[in-house]
Amino acid sequence: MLIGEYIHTIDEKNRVSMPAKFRRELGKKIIITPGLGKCLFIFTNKEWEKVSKRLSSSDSDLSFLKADQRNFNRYMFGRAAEVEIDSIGRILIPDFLKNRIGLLGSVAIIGVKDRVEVWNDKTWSENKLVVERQAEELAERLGNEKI
Amino acid sequence: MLIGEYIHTIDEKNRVSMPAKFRRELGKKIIITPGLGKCLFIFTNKEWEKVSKRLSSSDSDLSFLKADQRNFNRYMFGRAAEVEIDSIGRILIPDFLKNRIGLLGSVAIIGVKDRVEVWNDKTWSENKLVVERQAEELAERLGNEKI
DNA sequence: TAATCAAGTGGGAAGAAGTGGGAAAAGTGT
DNA sequence: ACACTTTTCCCACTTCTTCCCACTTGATTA
Repeated sequence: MLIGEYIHTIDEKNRVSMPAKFRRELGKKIIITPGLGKCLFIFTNKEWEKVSKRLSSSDSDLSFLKADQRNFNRYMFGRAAEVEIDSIGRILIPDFLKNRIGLLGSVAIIGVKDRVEVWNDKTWSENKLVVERQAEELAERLGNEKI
Repeated sequence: MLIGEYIHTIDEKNRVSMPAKFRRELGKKIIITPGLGKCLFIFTNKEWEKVSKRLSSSDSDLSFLKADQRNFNRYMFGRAAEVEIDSIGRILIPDFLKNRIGLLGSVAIIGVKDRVEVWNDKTWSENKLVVERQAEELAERLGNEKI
């Protein structure tokens, strides 16, 4: 399971090292796509197959209009890239993905169960503040269960 | 069952030793997450699976399509860490968790049935005072509701 | 009361992880 | 074909982590 938060740097060559703890699970080749929200998604090959299958299946229970689905698929597939993790655990972020969320300097790498997200460090901490407030409210409503 | 209160120290290397009485039940690998309030929760792997399953209930392959779900998963998994208990019973608190509740010096380690909580010593005793004062009142209310 | 043991604490050293940069290889355009 | 840029691969440095050993304290027992 991919969990936890790591702060790394993106260098002038657009390289970011994956947290060592993620490497085994990620494998050698990964899929990196624009995410939802101001981040990038990284999937394992296996996970990506699941995701893409469900996204493109015509009988999916997703309440998309056809045109919406086409556009969404353009977004997810058209801008996805397969990248290799190099011998010392780094990946290369394609320019068009990097520019999309303005990656520079410190980046936050977040494990979210079965995907990894890449954020601008600053954007991530801002987002975190908002989400934490929401989530605590939600948890409160759920009856103060364990989180 | 995990019960009792222990005061230990977090050293410069962010290590905290688990009370010997907890070690058997905790096992070798544990999950540590921010809790509700100013503390951290520690779960056994088993307990964590229960908790995470329950809270991320509709975990379809495409849970990331919904903004709420996305944020909640970030909240659940992005701030959790899997850590090992070392050969002499200590765990390593990741920086992002340590900083979140400002752990330093004396920490209180509390067994709460099937999870363990980690508090700043000071915060814990303050919290205790408040709770003790309210305890009678609380018991009264809980008794009325559930029995 | 000294010896013994278990639990908690501290610190040094080897190894791993993250970062930066240079050289080889592959493209690109003239 | 050549000069030039971009990408890829590899090596080196630094910092952090992890592993191991040793000290301290307090409880237990001969």
